Amino acid sequence: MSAEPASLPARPSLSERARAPGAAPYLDTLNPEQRRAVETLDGPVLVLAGAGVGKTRVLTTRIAHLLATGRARGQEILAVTFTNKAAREMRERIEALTGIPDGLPWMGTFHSIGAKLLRRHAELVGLKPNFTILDTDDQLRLLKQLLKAENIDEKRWPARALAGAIDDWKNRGLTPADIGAREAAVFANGLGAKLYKAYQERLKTLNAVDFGDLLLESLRLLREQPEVLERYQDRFRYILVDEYQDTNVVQYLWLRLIAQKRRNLCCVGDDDQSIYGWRGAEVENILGFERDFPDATVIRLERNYRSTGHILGLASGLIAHNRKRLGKTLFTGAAAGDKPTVRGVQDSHGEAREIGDEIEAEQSRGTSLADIAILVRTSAQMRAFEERFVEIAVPYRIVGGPRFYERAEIRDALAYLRIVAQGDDDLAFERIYNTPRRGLGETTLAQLHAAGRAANASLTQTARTLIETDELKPKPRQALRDLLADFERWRGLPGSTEELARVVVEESGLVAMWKAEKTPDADGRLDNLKELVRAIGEFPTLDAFLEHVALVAEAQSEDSGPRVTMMTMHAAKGLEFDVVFLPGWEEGLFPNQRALDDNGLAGLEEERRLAYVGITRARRRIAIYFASNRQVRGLWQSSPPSRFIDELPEDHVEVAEPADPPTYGYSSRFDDAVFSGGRYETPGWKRAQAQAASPGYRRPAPPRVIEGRAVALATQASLYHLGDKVFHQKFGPGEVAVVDGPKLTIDFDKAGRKMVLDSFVSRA
DNA sequence: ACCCTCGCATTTTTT
DNA sequence: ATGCGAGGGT
Repeated sequence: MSAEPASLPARPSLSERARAPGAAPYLDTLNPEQRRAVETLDGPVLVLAGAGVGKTRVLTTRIAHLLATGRARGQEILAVTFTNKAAREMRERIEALTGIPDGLPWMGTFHSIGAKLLRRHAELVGLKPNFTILDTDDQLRLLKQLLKAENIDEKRWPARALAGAIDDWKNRGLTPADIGAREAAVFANGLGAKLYKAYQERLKTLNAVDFGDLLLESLRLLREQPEVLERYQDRFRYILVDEYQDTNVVQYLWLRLIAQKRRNLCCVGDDDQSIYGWRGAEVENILGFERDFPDATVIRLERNYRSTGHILGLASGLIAHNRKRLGKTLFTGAAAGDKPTVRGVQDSHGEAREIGDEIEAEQSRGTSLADIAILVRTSAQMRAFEERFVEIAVPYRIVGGPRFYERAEIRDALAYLRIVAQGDDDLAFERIYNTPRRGLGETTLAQLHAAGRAANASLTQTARTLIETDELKPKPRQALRDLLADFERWRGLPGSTEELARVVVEESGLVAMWKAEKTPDADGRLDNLKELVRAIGEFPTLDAFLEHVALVAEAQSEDSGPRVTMMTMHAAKGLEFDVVFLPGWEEGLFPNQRALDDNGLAGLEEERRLAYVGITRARRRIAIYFASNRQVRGLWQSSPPSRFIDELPEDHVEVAEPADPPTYGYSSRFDDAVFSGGRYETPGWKRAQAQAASPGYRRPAPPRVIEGRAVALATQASLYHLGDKVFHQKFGPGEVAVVDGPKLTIDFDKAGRKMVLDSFVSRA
């Protein structure tokens, strides 16, 4: 989702203006293609929207137009996105356009709309309306139980693999009955189908669904209940789909079914940005749109408003190497700008040093850190940058790490809340019945399971009965009794959701547990619990909050000054930055060897699209790096530059002066495999050699004064003094040894002497 | 029941 | 390098 300004007048309201003959001023600011995409309302429409062409603007204006012209009311429009972020952004922009809050009840992610359908018609698919939505963790725990029950060696057939297979089947619209012998064979010598079936049955008894079910079960609902299907076919006069290239088979079938009757389906997407094939997305859906809808209107948006000419040229030249594409050529009226650079470096540390220096240079030129991003292929690459940035005190943030609601401490607290909301949530019970430690172990749980199965009752129900008997030893019996009493008490608690959450995290012992913990991250975890309590206060009921958590799972965003953004290229889709650094362009890493091994040419093309996504994130500057040596899994590896570097169009790149010249020839397991494979002759290789041979570099003068800000900070009295005891998230406790404005040199108890920025530490 | 040590795998990730 | 899970010892 790009961030073109929504330059739209606030009043009079849209509908008022539309009522005046010929008045639709919101159309005037669109270019001709955008306008066509907005105004072609009837029948199937495919909008091929390249990077930075104003896609979100087209979608939101189209919806506003539908409303303004009276073609549809808000509740008659179905608008689906992939991420909550995209849905939120669209909702906000439409509200700004129309002035109507909450006007689009059916705008949301595929999953949230699936959940809404299922809750409405739960009984028709064998669920109760208050079903639980399981996350990956619960799912794995459940599968492990099933594997154990079948006596399957979890070493050989890990639960993760089964989860993957089931997810894959669900993405492809296959129910257990659809799994033939060949498919079933992918797991545990053909037991796959049987396990899938058992899993689905378990889910039903738990009154639970997983993410895949939100789609697959709602598809089943529509298929098996003609009246329900017809109702929604009639209701949704207009359907819009964002990121169509990312749809999988179920989503495709689901859309086709709902859209079949009125046929007013508008899909927006970009085949060149399809980077989620590995999780079930079918580029075929977008490639075959015209085959599926022969009367479709296809509109190409190719005018780019984001990047300079050279950046677009670079991206276009690279993506042209893909064979399977619909074909689109982005152009811009903007200046050519600076040529993107390619630079070879010695290793990942050199790379981090270079980029760190470049960031400081950008900063001294007035670029805000918030406008700078480092986009990597794999998360592991981020570590080197983190270390360097901590050293040189460049503030950074990592997008997409472990998400807030997936952190262990949060999931524990949530499990308690889930049991309060729904006493029969066995998976939640299993998670926390001995967290914090209360002397309940495997033995007790096994007893509960056995008795529960016999009585066909949930674990808490069973526990309630069992503590009245003498089956259990006195200690676990009392522990269990106390736990159940807690559940009861919390359930009866008057007051706000926030108050409830506060009591639960306190009385469950979770807070005490982390307070007692001595690890450096314990403090952060306590903060997270506080944040959870705060977050829950924004919801009227516990149920509403839990639904939000299951479906939205968004991280908290607290702003604390501009920071460099670090993330994977996958996570960067839809974002834009002035300056983008693209490190790690080496064979094996990018294109990733695994993608190549698993998916051959298709895998290579997807990697190339990923490169395209990475490049097109930049507004004015791109810098690509490749390192000749990199530590991969504890081992040093030497790889040649990425083939993508050789594919870059010469006119739009500049080979940067070697700062930390790459040297090859490290012995590595790739020596024979790759280096004798003929790649010595490629231009990229020669480039690398040329750099290696060129005279040593002058290190860019260390960027000193950072325009006013650093000066101001430096003269300001520091928050810390010599000898202060401080605490750092990463390094733990330490003592201040040198104070230099905001930069502190600290002797850490564990990590030794490091220079860090004062905003990264707190008083110990 | 809890703690410790050894072995093994390790792309990308949303919902 | 690193972290998670299984298995053995206390």
